[in-house]
Amino acid sequence: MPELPEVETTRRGVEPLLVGRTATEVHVFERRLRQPVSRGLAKALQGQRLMQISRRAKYLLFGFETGTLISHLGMSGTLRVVDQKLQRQTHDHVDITFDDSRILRFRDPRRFGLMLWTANDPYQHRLLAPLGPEPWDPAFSARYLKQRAAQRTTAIKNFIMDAHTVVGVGNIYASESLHRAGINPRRKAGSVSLARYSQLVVHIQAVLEAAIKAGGTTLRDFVNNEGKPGYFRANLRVYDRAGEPCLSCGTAIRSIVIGQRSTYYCPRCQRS
DNA sequence: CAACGGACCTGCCTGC
DNA sequence: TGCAGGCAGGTCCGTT
Repeated sequence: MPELPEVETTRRGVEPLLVGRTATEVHVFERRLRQPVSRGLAKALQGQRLMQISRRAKYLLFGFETGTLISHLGMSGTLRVVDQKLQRQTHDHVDITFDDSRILRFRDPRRFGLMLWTANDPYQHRLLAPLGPEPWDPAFSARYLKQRAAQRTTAIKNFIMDAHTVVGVGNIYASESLHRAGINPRRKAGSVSLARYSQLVVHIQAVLEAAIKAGGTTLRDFVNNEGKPGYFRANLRVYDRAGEPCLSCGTAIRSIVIGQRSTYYCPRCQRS
């Protein structure tokens, strides 16, 4: 489900409801996520005040007094703040109750998500430490991309979806930003010019910003903290639009597979 | 190293 | 109606 805009939408939704509150109870109903939820999670959280909620890549970091809850939504995860009365449903795996009796509820049918506790600097965690820059980090520049792509033969789409290159660009926004930048998704990363990388940087930032403003993209099951979908789907120019006309030139949008993922592009606007 | 395929899971849709 | 097959917004790991 979630790429950066959906994760950021979730962060902005839960933050005002939870920061400053103290966790009173933790219930883990299903430990088998991408990594098993540690048995000590409840004990670690209980009685602790939530200081801040930040985001790094697609991870949400819940900063408590003595450590951090690192969570990831995987492909199908959602986090919602719900009333105690709202009944638990299938695939609701973790409930964290706060001192106003509201509950932060983690739901994830496919269980590719994560809920990890660390008492150390979360940025040093083995899953976060190797990540590339955020899209708005000044370090994420055309020169950086050009240099990093040198000699690389992988498709540009794979290259920008690699979280070691830049974080937050998933399957939807990879296709969308390449279309906006006029780059063919199959082009070898090492053969993209500096000028085109400049365009790509601009468009990755722009499309992610616009998607955050719209509350993310809902294709199937993404819902925000209030259970509502995101509205960016209406602004997608190529993703999931195979056979439909390109909004720039009218040519039929094409669907191909790159790196085992569906990829959408306009054969005319993205010739090179 | 880089590239690639497979693995992890459930649900939903299509077509026979 | 039932069932098989394919597909889904992510990421890690092993092999070449």
